[in-house]
Amino acid sequence: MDKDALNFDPHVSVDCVILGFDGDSLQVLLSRRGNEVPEEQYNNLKLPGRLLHTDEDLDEAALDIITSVTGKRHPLVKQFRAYGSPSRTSNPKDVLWLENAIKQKIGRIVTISYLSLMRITNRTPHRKDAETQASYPDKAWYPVQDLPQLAFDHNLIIQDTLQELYRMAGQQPQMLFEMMPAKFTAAQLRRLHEQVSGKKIDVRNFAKLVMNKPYILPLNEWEQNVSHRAARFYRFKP
Amino acid sequence: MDKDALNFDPHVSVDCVILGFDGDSLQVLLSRRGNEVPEEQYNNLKLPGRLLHTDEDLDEAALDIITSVTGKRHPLVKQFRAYGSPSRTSNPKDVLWLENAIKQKIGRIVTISYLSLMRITNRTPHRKDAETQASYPDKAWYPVQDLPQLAFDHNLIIQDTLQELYRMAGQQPQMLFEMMPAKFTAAQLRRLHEQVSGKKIDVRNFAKLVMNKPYILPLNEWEQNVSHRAARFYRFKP
DNA sequence: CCAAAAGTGTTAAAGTTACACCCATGT
DNA sequence: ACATGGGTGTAACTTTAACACTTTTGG
Repeated sequence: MDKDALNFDPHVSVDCVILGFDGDSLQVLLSRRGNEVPEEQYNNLKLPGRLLHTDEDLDEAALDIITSVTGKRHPLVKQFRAYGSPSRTSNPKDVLWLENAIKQKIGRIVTISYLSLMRITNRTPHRKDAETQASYPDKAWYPVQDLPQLAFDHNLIIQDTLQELYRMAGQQPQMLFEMMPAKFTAAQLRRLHEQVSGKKIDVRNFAKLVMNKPYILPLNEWEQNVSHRAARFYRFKP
Repeated sequence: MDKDALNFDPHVSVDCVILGFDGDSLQVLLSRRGNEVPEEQYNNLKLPGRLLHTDEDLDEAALDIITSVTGKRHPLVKQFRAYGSPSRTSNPKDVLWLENAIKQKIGRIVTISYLSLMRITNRTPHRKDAETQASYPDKAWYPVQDLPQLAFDHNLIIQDTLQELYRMAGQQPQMLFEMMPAKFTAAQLRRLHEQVSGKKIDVRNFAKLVMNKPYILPLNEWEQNVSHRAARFYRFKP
């Protein structure tokens, strides 16, 4: 990293809001920076991202960040917006970390944020697991409804990005399948729609209007060991 | 400008796509750079914009640019997207102009583009007037459907921004009033809706669904000297 | 048998689209 | 008188929203 440091543009960074859905609630992928001690963890969490290379396009950087943190090759990714408040890099803790990380004095950094939707796999731990492990993992999924304080203005970026997700999903609900597990129940998909639209959705209307679209295939598989009627699984056919 | 040059961040710029409607077609406000001779004008036109100051927020810069070029104090303005292709500042003509303008070597510049909607006033000339005047004005309205080649990737930025306008206007058609003259006819407003939606709009449906909204007030004024039935004027009440 | 979530149709209301003729004005 | 664009209502269709009971399973 030190060797590449000369190729970084210390004025522009790319941060990625990677969202997933665990069948119950929306999650965002956060990474842990530096080697700080646990007591100070409150703002050692941040969005995955880095400074732009001098010869790199913005989309290229976003794809690289997302692939390197999730392993996914061709993620859905969309540039969302730029943040450039002069005070966004003024928290002393953030400044210290930055100057350590990039080995040079920095001023204001403009960041371009990207939205990416992703299926949650068990390669990356969840928050609960992250907290109970002796050695903190470098990344984990956190529920968007209950986030700790993050580095820089990353809490703000996530809130804005969620609004954008809500807006986009209103237009093209099919994009939500990017976040669904390979097999899912009608209730899981409905909970996702509810969280994204911010409204309760009528069960029967949902079955009629969404679940029998041609691109949703019912499988001959049902939930196991549930103390109520077992739900059918479905999968998405693009 | 030389005195301020030290305060510019030579890595990030802000460019503004200022759109207006002359009652007939969509227009974009372009500025002319430098003092080049007319023969070379083909890419001396550009979007109004400049480098970001080191202590300036992005929105602040956009407002300043728009106010200084149009005189309008509180314009509607929305950040649209960032452009960072390493080749976007590679045209030799663009490089030459940039290095003359900012008196230093520059590499790739990331630009943040803004969309602004504006009423066309007669303070700023139209393209036709611009071309017939002996001394070229430093800015003019150009029809978006027939643009010359512009500096950098500004043609691309305008195309992308128009798509964004079309999308946003589908959601909130009221924003289009920002572009309308203070008094307008039903046909003018309909032509704007048609250009923005890309479809022919039925005259009767338009009268029913749009023209009798509570925020559109019919005036007791009619067109003068037209060789057909005179159209009524309306105004918008926020 | 009880609790808990799954699954399944119909009807009313609202919104959207299609469509044709007469009116006012200048030349 | 004629050419040009302005102004007006109704009916079919599509989309959306409201609403309740029976089924399956584990405890």
